[in-house]
Amino acid sequence: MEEGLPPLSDASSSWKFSADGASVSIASLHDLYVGEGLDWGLPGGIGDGLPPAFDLPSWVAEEPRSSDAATVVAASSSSDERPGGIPSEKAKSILVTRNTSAERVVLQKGTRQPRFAFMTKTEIDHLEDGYRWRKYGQKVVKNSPFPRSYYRCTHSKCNVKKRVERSSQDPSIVITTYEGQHCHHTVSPPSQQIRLPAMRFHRNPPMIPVIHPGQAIGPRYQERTPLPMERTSPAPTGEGLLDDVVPSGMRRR
DNA sequence: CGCTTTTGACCCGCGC
DNA sequence: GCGCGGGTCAAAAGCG
Repeated sequence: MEEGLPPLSDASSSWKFSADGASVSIASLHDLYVGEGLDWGLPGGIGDGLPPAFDLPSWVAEEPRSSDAATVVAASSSSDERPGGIPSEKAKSILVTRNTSAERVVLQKGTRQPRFAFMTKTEIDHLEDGYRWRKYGQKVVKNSPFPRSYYRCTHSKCNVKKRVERSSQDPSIVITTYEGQHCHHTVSPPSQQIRLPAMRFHRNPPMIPVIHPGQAIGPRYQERTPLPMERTSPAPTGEGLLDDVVPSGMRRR
């Protein structure tokens, strides 16, 4: 952990770093994936498997893993200041969330399904991700003017849940949290899906994030220069969920 | 008609 | 024990 990083015992619920106001970043409460447009994956350790053009910013650090709750944090002396050394061309937007103390406790107790959260800069509250969801609740949460919506996967044998809420700090950002793992495939035809690049699941692949054209991530994601590893229509090779998201050359295990 | 959304009620864990 | 807050339930309404 780098110098100046607030201690984890700090109960603040999230950190936010944004360079150039770009589109998407993700963080996990179990494993972490972070980067603009879901470009980066850090499950196996910092920089593990990252494409050469996306070296991990120096201000991102990983905490020592506890038994079941790995947390990646950003090294900064202030949650509101852009840390020095951000390679802005590479890291157009980084937001790193940290799980709250309460969530950490739950994770350490091992009573929760793996959870996976990401932030999306979009005006659409409920992002299309290729699965069908049924809303089963909505709740006004403390310290936020925006309600939190609760969804369950409609598949009969799938108990994956999803929470969607807008960031109180930046209403343009939607925070989506998945809990559990799908036991089935997406319902959307592959031809209608944009596959998110370099998303590596080394363990407990949480879901297949799927962005449909004109939806979800927003114009910045669609307008930016595609990365070399990005593919919009790879033919599935029958290796399960990973194949829908990660080019085989990006994987190590 | 079947499925989804809405929304108030209820439950439960936690802190005081 | 009590209040608070988050999460879930379930009946009613809406929609295609």
